[in-house]
Amino acid sequence: MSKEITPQSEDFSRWYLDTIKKADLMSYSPVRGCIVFKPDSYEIWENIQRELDRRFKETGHRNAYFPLFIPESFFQKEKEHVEGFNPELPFVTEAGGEKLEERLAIRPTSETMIGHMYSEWINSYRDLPLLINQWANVVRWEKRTMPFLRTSEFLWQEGHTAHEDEADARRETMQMLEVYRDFAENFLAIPVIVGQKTPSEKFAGAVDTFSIEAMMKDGRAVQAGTSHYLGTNFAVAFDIKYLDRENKHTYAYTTSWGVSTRLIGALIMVHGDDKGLAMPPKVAPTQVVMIPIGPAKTRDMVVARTDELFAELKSAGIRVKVDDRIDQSPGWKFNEYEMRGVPIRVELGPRDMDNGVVVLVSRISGEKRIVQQENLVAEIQTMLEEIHNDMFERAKSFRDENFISVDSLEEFTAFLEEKRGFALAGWCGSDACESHVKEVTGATSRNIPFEPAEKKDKCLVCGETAKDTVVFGRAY
RNA sequence: CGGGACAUAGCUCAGCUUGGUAGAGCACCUGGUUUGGGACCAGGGGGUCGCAUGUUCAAAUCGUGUUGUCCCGACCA
Repeated sequence: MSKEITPQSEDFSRWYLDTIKKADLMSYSPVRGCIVFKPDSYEIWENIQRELDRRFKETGHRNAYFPLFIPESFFQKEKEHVEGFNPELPFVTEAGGEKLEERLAIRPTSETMIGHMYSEWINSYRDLPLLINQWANVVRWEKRTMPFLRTSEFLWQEGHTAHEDEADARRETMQMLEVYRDFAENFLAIPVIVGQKTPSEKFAGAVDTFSIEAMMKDGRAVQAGTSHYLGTNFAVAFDIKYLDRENKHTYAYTTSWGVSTRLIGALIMVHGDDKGLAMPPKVAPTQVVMIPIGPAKTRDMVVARTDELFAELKSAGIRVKVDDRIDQSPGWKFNEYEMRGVPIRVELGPRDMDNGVVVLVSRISGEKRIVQQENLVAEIQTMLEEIHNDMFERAKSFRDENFISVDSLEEFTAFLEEKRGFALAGWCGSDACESHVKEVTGATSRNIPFEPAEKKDKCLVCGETAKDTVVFGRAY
């Protein structure tokens, strides 16, 4: 265990802050709620970007970039949207020492700007579907911020598509939700609950919002990705019309979907432990760290062999580093890279040289494996795969252990007093019952899962017939 | 945005009550010895005490304001 990180069981919040500090992921900046993404966290983001971008392009999307500044009047055009975002909109009111004629919002999301542009670009059904994604920064003036999970400025991608009809737009909404699910589980090793948001939790301006929800190690929820079916709400507001196959003016159906740098926070809170960070192999900036060990007499020989093996791993496409500094002891390095979450450590010392082997150590399980040097690349590839699966299974077991099915609010309250986690419960569909749950437990509806472990038939608050089976949990 | 706490070296913190020229440990630099779970010896560098303002002969220390961070709450795509 690290000497410098507060144990999770003692104070999870401090554990999180200690961990990101010790792993050198970020710095606070002079501006409230805004952090610097230092190279190690930015590289995580780059890995996320690269993988998602590939998946977006595979599904037919292209990237574009829209302006950071959005005329204030754009926000007035969609009623729910303006109400949802007004409290957290920052504005530019003057430039060059002169007051602007119209205030410019700094984008919190780009539905309005993109809606405006789409109305110009879309004229015919032949222009549809229009499938565009944007990688950008956005700003939301949050009251309460937390590094990565909620910052005033953050990085994200927002997909914006327009379609001929409802069916096609809904197909797109579901397709991208599935892209996110697959990405979260198979790339980030984060198990997620896929479902639909309740009306009170949906995106401001959406007809339907869908999400993937993940459980952190303190039992709280993080919305890891969202996909919105916007119907014709933004098309009507921004006049996105096209001539259809019958030569009639028709409103387009639009969607939007996004994930953000809060995924980095989720990665930390889902996989980290008392030693610090634990990075799933596919997203880890460094997958393997090699540490040559030994006294000066044999050192040159050990380092030379380490460098050879390093070259082999590198050319096999593995993200590997050698730490051959002599001013730090091996033990210090072991702790350091565990704190930074590197999935595999490779030790090579004089004894290993004699035997033609290396020692592999898994960050997540601590398991040591002694393997032949000539098999190193294959062994590492296997082990990375195993670590990914192990991390996913651990996260899934944890979630399932902290996921209860309840029939009443009392049961839920009792559960939350003992543990922290999610509850599956029936819900009658009324806002009153939903907000009552929040008042009593602090938990909000996360989503209505597509595949609940069971169907609940009575509302946990009023006892009436349940309309939906809902996942409740305290959220970040 | 409300309630509470904090802000002194890269990090963790002492010093403040009772004003008098800035401290420790770790980290960093130099030299040497070390290296299979946070090595050791010797020497060295580094801080307008968050910022502003007031009181005072004198402010890290007392007052006021401000900014930021943390915890609790409200709000939250």
